[in-house]
Amino acid sequence: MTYINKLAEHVDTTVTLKGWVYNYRSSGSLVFIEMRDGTGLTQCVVAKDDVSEDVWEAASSLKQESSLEITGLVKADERSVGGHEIHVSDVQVIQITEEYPITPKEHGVEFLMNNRHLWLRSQRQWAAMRVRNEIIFAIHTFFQERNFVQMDSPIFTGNAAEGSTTLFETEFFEEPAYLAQTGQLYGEAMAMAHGLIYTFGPTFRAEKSKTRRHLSEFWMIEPEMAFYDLEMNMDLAEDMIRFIVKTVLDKRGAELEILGRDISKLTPLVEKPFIRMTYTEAVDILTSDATATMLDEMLASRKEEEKAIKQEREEIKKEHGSAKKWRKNQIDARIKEIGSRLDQIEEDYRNIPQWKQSAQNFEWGNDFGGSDETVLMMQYDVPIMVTNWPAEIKAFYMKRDESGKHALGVDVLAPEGYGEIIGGSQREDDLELMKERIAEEGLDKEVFEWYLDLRRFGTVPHAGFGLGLERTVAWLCGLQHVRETIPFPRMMGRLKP
RNA sequence: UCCUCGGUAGCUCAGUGGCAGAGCAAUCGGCUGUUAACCGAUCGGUCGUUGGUUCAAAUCCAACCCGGGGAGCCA
Repeated sequence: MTYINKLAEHVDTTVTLKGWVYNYRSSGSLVFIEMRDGTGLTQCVVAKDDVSEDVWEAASSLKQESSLEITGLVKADERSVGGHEIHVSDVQVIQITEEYPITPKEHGVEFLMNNRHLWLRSQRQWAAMRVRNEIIFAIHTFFQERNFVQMDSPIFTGNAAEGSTTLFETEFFEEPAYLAQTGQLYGEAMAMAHGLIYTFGPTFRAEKSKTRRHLSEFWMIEPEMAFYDLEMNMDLAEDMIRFIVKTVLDKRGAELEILGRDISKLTPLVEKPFIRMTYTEAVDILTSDATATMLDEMLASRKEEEKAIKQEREEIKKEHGSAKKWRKNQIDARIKEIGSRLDQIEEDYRNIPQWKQSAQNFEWGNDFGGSDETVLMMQYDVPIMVTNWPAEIKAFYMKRDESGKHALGVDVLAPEGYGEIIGGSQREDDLELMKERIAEEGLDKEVFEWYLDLRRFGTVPHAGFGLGLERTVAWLCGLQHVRETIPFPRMMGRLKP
């Protein structure tokens, strides 16, 4: 048995492949089987004259996603997907499928999500999962090579650390329990035992968010480092992202191509340093005239684009009546494309003025909204790291600077509008300040006694951050929505399959 | 919770007050180089649900249900 991704090693020899029919075309006495085996796609050609009657019968009976074994001669062939073609001598059918719901044509989001268990077989989904796997492996490699110890934080937690509205409540032997939305506090305890640690696990948030950036269940990587300050924390985060991007570019070029990812958007990250700015500097940029001008220009260019594609649509509609079938298909596809782009432009018309208003009127001390982040990000081609946030809007565990006004936190925003992929900070390491902070926030002191012990017994400066895996995958793959970055997404209104 | 768009054949959609439509899928037939193959035929409907307006409702009105996108919140 041979795998499709190893065909190059078997040119001009006979191999047996096991897999599924991805697509199927036939003409009189030729059958073309596009076959997938999990490692890739290849085209198998069955010629009526070259095979027995039984084999021809079997080949003719195939349908999309039928499972089979194929034996044939491997030939290099430009015409075939993947560059190799199998000249078939034998076909063993394992199962002829019933009507497969996902056709090679277009489908809607709801239908595809209802069939997620099958959708995973499709090319783009396959490619995205391969990239996800590469990113996971790269993250482990990055930390393991730096002597970090991977440790696991609990998923059941007994207390609501960051406000219970975003927690899923469950039952733990007749006691209320919550699904963890972060492992950070436990990470700090583990870092005091091992120095450098990272967690890699699922987290749960009950936020009623229905956006392209949110999942109810997502995977987070949370390194925590003893004797690290904010600066070292940022250096580590930057090195890690660069390592991930470089690894994906090196090893998953083929998958990025299937996904239609514009690689030129990723290559700058390998060389260029990330942008670092304080919150105050970010606010200055948001409220600047340059930002206002940029948004005005953006609006103007949308208007021009709208005019141009509307005109194109009129022209090809006229052509439609007299066009040949293949051209009609092409025109229909283009009209659909234009339609959805026009919807997007329509949305931009509503959004851009709001973005401008939000940016121009931004007041120091507020947290950035989604649009403010977008406006900030669109000005750079590398991630930006925003530090020194107003203490009031950041979590109680973050250390403050000498003035006491700023929290030593950092948010890393990915380019191209992919948003916050990392949130991190230097942690408060002083027992008394931490007690004050807990009291200020009105948190239950009892619950945090063990956490305060970390400050009682050998406290040291330390820092860490959390990376959202799915947002990172979405960004590197250029996907519109995080639901395509995890095999079985869990989100509001989606618990099946 | 709020704003916004949508729900018509298995799928993607057109139809906006007067006989329920197309492409794909499925079924049958044709074709020796197909690439979302192509050509011919057949099959396929509780127009999201309930109520209202009307001679007549997929189409207009109301409420509800479900989904997409966004706000808030966040990774």
